[in-house]
Amino acid sequence: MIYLTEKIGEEKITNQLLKIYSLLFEKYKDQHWWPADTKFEVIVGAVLTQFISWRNVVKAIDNIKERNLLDVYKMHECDIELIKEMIRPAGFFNRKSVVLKSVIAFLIEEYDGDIDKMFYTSLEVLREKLLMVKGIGPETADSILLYAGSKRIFVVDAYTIRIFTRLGFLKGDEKYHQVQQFFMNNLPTEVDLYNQYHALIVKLGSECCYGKKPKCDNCVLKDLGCTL
DNA sequence: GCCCAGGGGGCTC
DNA sequence: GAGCCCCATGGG
Repeated sequence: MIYLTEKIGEEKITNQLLKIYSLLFEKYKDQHWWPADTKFEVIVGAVLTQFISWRNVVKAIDNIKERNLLDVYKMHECDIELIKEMIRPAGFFNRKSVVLKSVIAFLIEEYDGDIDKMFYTSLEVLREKLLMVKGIGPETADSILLYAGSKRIFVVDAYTIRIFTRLGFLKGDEKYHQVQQFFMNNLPTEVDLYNQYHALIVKLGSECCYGKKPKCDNCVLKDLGCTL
């Protein structure tokens, strides 16, 4: 499952990935992810950002903060209709309100609402548990694990696949897990690197490789021969 | 109006 | 297991 890109040359995949990382970091700098004040906020944001621009998520989270409800137990007690109202800007509010309630119930039932306690659980076990919550898929689970729990897991999203397919590393039809393994097998196992790399990919994706028709006139990856 | 956004689940065949 | 469809708001 190695697709050595001809565009970059014959360097080892690891070096290629690190080179891309360097170019991205050089241009976009530290992204300071996840943009949140607390681990609970990371979890809420990870659910709300599903298939929605972060801009909309900020509005939803601000609504929750304004009412001083961004707290495990307060949200647990909160009427679901109020939750729907607050998260409305983030779209799919009927579903996401249920997902939030489910995650919070999971937190309380399994870990007494203590998020730090949750992260004492091993990565593999906790990942499986999170995936059992309806509405939590691989990307959401991994975002929570990496960005709230500082677990060593690489987050894959649509931009990751789109960009690295266009760069020639992927065919584009790989499963989430395969893409994740590609990065984890070829990158140093470092939480900070995983954190920053995904954030930079999202930055590049939302700024440059936007949509099906890329607009990459000033794309940093052109230095690599990328013809996105 | 159109396309797209830091996905996920359920259904069909 | 690969296709579809649905979810729903907001910015460009």
